[in-house]
Amino acid sequence: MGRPREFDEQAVLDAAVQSFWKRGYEATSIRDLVKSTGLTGASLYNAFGDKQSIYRRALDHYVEGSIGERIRRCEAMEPRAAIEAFFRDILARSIQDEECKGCMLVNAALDVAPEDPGFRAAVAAVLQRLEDFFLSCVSKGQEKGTITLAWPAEDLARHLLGVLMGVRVLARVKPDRALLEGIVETALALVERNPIDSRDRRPGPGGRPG
Amino acid sequence: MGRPREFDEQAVLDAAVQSFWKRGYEATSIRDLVKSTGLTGASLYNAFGDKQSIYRRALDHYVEGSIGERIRRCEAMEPRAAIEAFFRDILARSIQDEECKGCMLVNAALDVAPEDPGFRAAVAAVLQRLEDFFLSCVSKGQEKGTITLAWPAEDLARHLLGVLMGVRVLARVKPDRALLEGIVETALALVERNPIDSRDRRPGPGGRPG
DNA sequence: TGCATTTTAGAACGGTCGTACTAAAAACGA
DNA sequence: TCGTTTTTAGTACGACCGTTCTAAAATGCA
Repeated sequence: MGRPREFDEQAVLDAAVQSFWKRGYEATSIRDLVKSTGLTGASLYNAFGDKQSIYRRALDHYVEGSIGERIRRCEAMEPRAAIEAFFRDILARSIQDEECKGCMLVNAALDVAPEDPGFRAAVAAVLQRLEDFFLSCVSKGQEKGTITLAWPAEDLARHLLGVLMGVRVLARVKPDRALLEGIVETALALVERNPIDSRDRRPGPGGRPG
Repeated sequence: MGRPREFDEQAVLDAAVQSFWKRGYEATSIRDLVKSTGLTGASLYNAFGDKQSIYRRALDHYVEGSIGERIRRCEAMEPRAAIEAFFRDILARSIQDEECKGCMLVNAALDVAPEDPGFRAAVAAVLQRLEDFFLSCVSKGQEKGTITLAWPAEDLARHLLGVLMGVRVLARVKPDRALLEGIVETALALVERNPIDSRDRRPGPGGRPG
C-alpha cells in the first residue's frame, strides 16, 4: 500500500484554483503553487501530472463548485426567477470581488482556450451548459407565460449568455455597480413578458418550442 | 545626428500587435517580437523601452487603428444605424476570425489589466470611450425617435457595452455564427423603438437627457 | 576626412521556468 | 520485523526569460 498522502486533494485543488484564478495560467508558476498549496513540487507532479493537468483539474474543480453549483441551485426555481437569481448572484459577487478575479471560466476562455484544443473544448462545453440552462429557463418561462414571446427562446438564451460573459469581463476592469447593474437590469427586463407579446412581433425560425 | 533607423515604427508596432494579440502578454517573449518585427532586441529596447512599454505602445496602436477608427466611422452615421453598423462589423470580423484572436482590448482587459494599475486605467479609458459612443448614439436616437424610450439611455449604452464584451469573449472560444448573431440581433431589437414606447414603462432616474 | 552620435548585430548575464532525480520517511502485507 | 510501495523533501538540470553589454556599422556635421 505504501505511505499515505498527507494532503487533502480537494483542499489542494481549492488552493490551486485561487492561484490560477487570480493570476492566470502563464503567470502562475509551479513554485507559486508549491507555496499556495503547501505541498512540494514532486507531490504535485505525482498527484496531478504536469502544469497543464494541474490547471485542468483546478478549472474543473472550480466549474463544478462554482458554476455547476449555481446552475443546480437555480434549476430548482421558477424559470423567470431562476434567471433573475442567477444574474443577481453574479452581480453581487462581481461587485464585492475586491481582487477583481472575475470568473475563472471566462478568464480561461481568453487565456488558455485559444491556444490548446483540449482546454478550448472544455471551456466550450461549460459555455454550452450555461446556454442550455438559460434555454431551459426561457423555454419553460415562455410556456408558463412569464418570459417574452417576442424572440425565439434560443436567441434569448444566447443573449443571456453573452450578457453574462460581458458582465464578467467588465467586472475585472471596472467593477462599477451602476455599470454592471445597468447591463443586467436591461437584460432581465428584456426577457420579461410584456403587453406587446400578445402579437407576434418577431416570429423567426425555431420560435417557441413544444 | 547619428545613424538613422532602418525600420518603420508603425510597421514594427503592427507586427508587435499581431504577436501580443494572438498569444497575450506573458506568452509572447521578446524573442518572439524579435522574430515578428524583424529587428533586434537591442533596437526594440532602444526604441520602445522594456516589454511592458512595448505592449502598451502596441495596445495603444491597436486601439487607435481598430477601435478608434470604427467609432469614428460610425459616429458619422445616423444614431440607430451607427449602432447596427458597429455590431454588424464586429459580427463579421468575429466570424471570419479564423485564428480566434478576438479583440486585443478585451484580451488585455483579462490579461494585463487586473495586475497593473497603468494597464487597467488605459483599458478602462477605452471602455469608457466605447460606452460614451453608445450613449451618444442612444441619446440622439431617442431624441429622433429611432431608439426605444423604454429604458434610460445610460442603461441601454451599458447594455450594449456588455453585449459587445460578451460577443468578443465567446468568439474566441465558440466562433459560431448562430450564437453570435443570436446575441447581437436580440440586442439590436432591444434598442429599437417599438409601439410600447408610447407609455413610460420604465422611467428610471436620468432617463432621456436634453 | 574625422568626430560625435545613434542604430545595429549578437553574445552574454543572472534569474526563473517546468520538470526530473535522489534519498529519506512512512505506511502497508508477510 | 522485514521488504515493498508510495509520498515526501530538497536539489539539480537544461531551457528560456527579460535585459544589458560590447562592438561594429552608418549617418550628419565640422
